[in-house]
Amino acid sequence: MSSERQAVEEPGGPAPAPRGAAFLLTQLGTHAADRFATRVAELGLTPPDIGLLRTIATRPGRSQRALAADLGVVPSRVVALIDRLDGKGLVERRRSTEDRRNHELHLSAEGGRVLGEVWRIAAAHEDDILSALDDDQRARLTELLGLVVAQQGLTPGVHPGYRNLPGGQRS
Amino acid sequence: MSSERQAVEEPGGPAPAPRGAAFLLTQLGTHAADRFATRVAELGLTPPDIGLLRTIATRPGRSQRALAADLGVVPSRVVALIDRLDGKGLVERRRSTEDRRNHELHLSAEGGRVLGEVWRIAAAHEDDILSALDDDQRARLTELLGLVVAQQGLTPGVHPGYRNLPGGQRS
DNA sequence: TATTGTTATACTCTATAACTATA
DNA sequence: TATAGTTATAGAGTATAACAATA
Repeated sequence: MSSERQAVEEPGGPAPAPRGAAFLLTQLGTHAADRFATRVAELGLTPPDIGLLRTIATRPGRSQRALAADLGVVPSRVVALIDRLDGKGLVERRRSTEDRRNHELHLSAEGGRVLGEVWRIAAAHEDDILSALDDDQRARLTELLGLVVAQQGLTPGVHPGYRNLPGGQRS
Repeated sequence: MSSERQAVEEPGGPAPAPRGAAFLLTQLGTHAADRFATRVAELGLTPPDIGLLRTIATRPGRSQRALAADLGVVPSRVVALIDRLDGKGLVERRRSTEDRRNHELHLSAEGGRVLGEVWRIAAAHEDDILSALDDDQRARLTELLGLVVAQQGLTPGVHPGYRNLPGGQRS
């Protein structure tokens, strides 16, 4: 806030680092998301896919509209996402007998198996990202992040990757 | 890692939260990035704009190629970014007299003023994101994040928003 | 008439490849 | 021939609007 510029006149390399925790959070969060995306790509899945699989596994039988509402996403997007997962044989659309407009969403057996793989990958990912910290430090970090998450009013388990901005703009 | 499914059969709301620090980092990092983007949007700027302004301010007179290399971005993208900032009168392209192929990039006076605004906004942003924590907690969080950033080999001051993935895919 | 899922369309961000001017 | 900047083009992701089937 005080010293302006700090003009580091070195020939190479990028600008001097902002040292605030907010910037570190952005930098690290993006990095962690990228690493996770790379890992699940080995399963042929994207991070949005994971969110869908996880949500469907938790409460099977819900409609696409309900799913869209949960994730804060437009229904037409759920169509495309489910199309992919359906094509891969991971989820099933079952026409509701009560209200034939609805599709009840379920994980297939293969979908359940793949989701198990995802959990394994997530654990390895966690260990990779936090490998600089010992157990005590990890616990403290988790606690501090939990406080921030709660105060910022973020929905537990749904990260803001599902938002309603056009063009997929991210920072 | 151990308990599968955990089937919480509640009628509403999204899936149960993964509680790992890596997920919290992703969730929080995305959130922080979004908030920051919203704030700088009031200046008519995007987060990539900020990175460019910051880098140019730090080492004025460099070429677009050098800037692209610093940010890990393709040169054609720098063209579009600079076009916008040039059109707003925030940066200037000056044909180099030594090698007339080069454009030396400089901040205009207005650009410097706007960058000052950005710093003010960044400070407010920092305070907003961390408002759940007292000074001691903030210091500890910053320290822990710094350890993780260093171990993960991230370039200080350049967040991975500048990468080389097609389609702008993010998690 | 209202709602579910769907299709058609458009827009943003970003990369790759081809091109121009300069060296 | 090689390099700096540029333009043209393409693709992914996502939203909005129009539409068909069902209620």
